[in-house]
Amino acid sequence: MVETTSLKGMYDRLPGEFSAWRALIDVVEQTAREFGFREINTPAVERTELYRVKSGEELLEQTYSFEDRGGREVTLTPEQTPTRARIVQQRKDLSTPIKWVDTSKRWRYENVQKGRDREFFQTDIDIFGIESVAADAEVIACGATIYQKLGVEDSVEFLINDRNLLESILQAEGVENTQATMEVIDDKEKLEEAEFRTALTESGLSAEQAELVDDLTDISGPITEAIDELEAIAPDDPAAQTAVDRMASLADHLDAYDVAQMCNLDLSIVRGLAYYTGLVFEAFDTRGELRALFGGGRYDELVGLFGDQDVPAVGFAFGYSTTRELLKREGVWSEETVSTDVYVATVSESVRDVGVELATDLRAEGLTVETDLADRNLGSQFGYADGINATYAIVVGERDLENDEVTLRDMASGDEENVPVDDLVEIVGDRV
RNA sequence: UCCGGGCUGGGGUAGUGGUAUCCUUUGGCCCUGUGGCGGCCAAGACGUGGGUUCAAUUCCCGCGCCCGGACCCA
Repeated sequence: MVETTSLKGMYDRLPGEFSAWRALIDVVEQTAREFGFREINTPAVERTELYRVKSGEELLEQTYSFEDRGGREVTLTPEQTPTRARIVQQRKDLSTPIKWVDTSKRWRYENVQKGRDREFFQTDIDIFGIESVAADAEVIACGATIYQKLGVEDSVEFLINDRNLLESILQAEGVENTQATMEVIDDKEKLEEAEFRTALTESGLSAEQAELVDDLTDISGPITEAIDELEAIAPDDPAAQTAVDRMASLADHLDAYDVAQMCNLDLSIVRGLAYYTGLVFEAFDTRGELRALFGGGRYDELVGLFGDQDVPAVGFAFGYSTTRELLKREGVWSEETVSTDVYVATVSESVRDVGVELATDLRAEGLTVETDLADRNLGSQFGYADGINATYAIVVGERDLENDEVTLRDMASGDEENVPVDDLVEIVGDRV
């Protein structure tokens, strides 16, 4: 006997379950397409060095890395950003903005936990080559629109920050080791206020500076309103004002996209990733029960790590795990069932060809149609039709065919009617 | 890497130091022109290795896997 279970953290998704996944992925991808993000497709395996550049050895230990038969060090893609950076660096001919979307598998060799599998789907949505606030806004708007389309926008909020805001304010206040302070801010939600203040002073801030940081990072609320609060507190410093102005502009843009109501300013959002250079954002469930839905931001220096061309970028990676939990909680995770438009039942072997021909005609209309493949009796065929949730069944038998008719049965009501064979496609097509 | 809980047919369960109950599922038949109901038949399980024992699915240990968490999270 061979071991028939799948590997740890990797899952078989059968038709019922995957139909619900497909529906969600379709919404995400369709939204991106409507914003003009173009679908790409890239290798599942890359040279290991691609990840060494950005992530270092420590994260490489959490990848599926191995030597291929040619002696090359290769890695199953744990994320797509390095791949995209490589392509953008290599292809100097691409016109900007470069707007890409892709949904594919990622692999990470790490401990399995709720929401953390070893193989998972991720949709990457990025804009390369544009450093404008308009691009920042478009990426956030695309993410927010996904939740609008899913019908759960009231359950989702985006927390938005700009690293340059904090950075410039800290510098204006004379803080030297801003990096250490940012790390403390990143941990703010895990700490009590006193602990937070203490940690800030340990990172090199004075008590007054720590208080300012505490006040700044306490600012939260609808982005269009929080801007006023921010402007009132922010120091009179050119760099800080520039950052504040950019955030105000972002708020205006988000309002134009009609997603500002889903967006809150929160200066405590730092995101651990070292490569973010400006905008950072995370999407959360408003009830605060779930982990972050996804996060993203601006990373203007990453592409430059892969060559001599500097290309600004902004985007996010959409993981499905938390969003799936949210949709289940909100009762909008699509039914985990397969659906079928028409099942063509054949009474006997002699009319099977007629059934297949009718099925072929119906499929030409784009309908999902099945026929009997097992030579089952009619009763069993109806049982099967029921099992695949057929909307209609068509009974093909000699008795009706003598009148050039077939029986059209509504599977839900059981109502039946005879329809001319020649009119079947039109009649069914109109109803489905 | 660490901490806690758990593993009995595909799914859900009962139970026991002498190999297992029921429900569901799946296939067949009752029923070669009508499904969801019903009846009959069949298929299918003690995660794995070792230890204790006359005998282990049951007790003990390791491992694996599952669930949750810490760390980490590109």
